[in-house]
Amino acid sequence: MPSTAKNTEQEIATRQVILEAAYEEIHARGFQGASLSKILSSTSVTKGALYHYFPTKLALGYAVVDEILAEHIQQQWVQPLLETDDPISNFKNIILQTGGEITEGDIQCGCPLNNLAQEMAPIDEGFRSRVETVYRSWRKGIESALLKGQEKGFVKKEVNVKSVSTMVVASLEGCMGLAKNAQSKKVLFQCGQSIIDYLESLRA
Amino acid sequence: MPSTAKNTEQEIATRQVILEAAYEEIHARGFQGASLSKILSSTSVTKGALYHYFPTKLALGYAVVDEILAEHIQQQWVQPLLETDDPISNFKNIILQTGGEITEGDIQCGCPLNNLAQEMAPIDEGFRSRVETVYRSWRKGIESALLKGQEKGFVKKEVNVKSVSTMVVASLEGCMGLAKNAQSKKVLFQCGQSIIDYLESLRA
DNA sequence: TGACATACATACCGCGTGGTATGTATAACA
DNA sequence: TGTTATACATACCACGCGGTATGTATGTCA
Repeated sequence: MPSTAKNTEQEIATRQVILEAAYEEIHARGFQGASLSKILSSTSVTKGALYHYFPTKLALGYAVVDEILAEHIQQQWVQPLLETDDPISNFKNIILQTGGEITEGDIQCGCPLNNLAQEMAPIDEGFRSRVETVYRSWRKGIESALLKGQEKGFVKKEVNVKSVSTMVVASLEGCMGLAKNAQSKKVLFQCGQSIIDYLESLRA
Repeated sequence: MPSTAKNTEQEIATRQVILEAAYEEIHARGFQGASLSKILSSTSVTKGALYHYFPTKLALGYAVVDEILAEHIQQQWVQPLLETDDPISNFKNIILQTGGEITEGDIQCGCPLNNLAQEMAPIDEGFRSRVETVYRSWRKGIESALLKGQEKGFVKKEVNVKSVSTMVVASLEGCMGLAKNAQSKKVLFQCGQSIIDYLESLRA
């Protein structure tokens, strides 16, 4: 990671090209299965450039988590939640919209965060802790939205917001995982509807 | 897979030793990350024996799914469910008992079925379809237990048993997955309790 | 204008991998 | 008792991998 005072746009762009290509290979093949040569041949970047920006394959993988996945979860699942006072309707909309935009390819590859968690958590502590940071912020986001919902009278007071936020993330990842193996949008929607029903049961 | 009329106990045992060692390596490292040499060096079996019973690494992986994982899910999660007419109490007991017996090591490695699903489903159709068979029988088992529960008056009539059984499996896998990355029994129990609460809400 | 650091590009290397070729001990059967 | 198939054991191989050493073009600054 070289960082002079002046990073030109070109340099930043090159780094970003590598990062995104790496993200896609890792998403499709897993981190261990991802090949640096394939990442490079999917772009016009050479090995010299890659190792100029990232000292090892592991560092590249870490950067994918820190810079791409964290951002993705934040934009897709956390920020929209904070926009209104009714988290349940809000969450329902996010689920339905995400489900509407999803492609067969997305389903086949599954949630990139969950993929890395399942593959790397037992093997590499660096991955595990980084993924954990993302998960924690995701759960925290849901938790504070639910809390605000309670204060504003949209969510039952007796709901344990911490347990529920953990359960919601778990269910979402579980649904994606099942649908991925079934290669079935139907399973995904069926499962997503159950999550929505569960959330509705928490409404005040 | 040689199969003469008379398979001696020794031969079956050798095959089983290989299978179980492979199961553990795959459980810890994933299929792609699993090394045949490491599998062998964890036993007293040689490469000749391995390739005598399994033509390729892939065939060995398939056998792990077909013979070990399928059996494991069936014994741990399906058979106990059919023993009484009250599936909700039953399921609660299974979750609590499984949670009680689980070790830190188990949590770190996660659910072997989910691991293989997430890693291999997009890459290899043979794995995907075999894992899918196991998942289907798991869901079917829960589904028929819930159905019986409805007939005997233990479960609300309006419950969609198909959706619920899918949701339950998804939640279980999701919980295990979160707890695995958090390396936390607490997360597992907290999440398991939420599943129990959800199931209790379906009681007639 | 020269010196130097940066940003790549190319060629190469050692290693572990899945897989194979070949050898051998043993048990069954003619 | 000789033959043959089975059940391993050992030695080896080609390949793709992550990583490195070296070369070069370019922009910056004294």
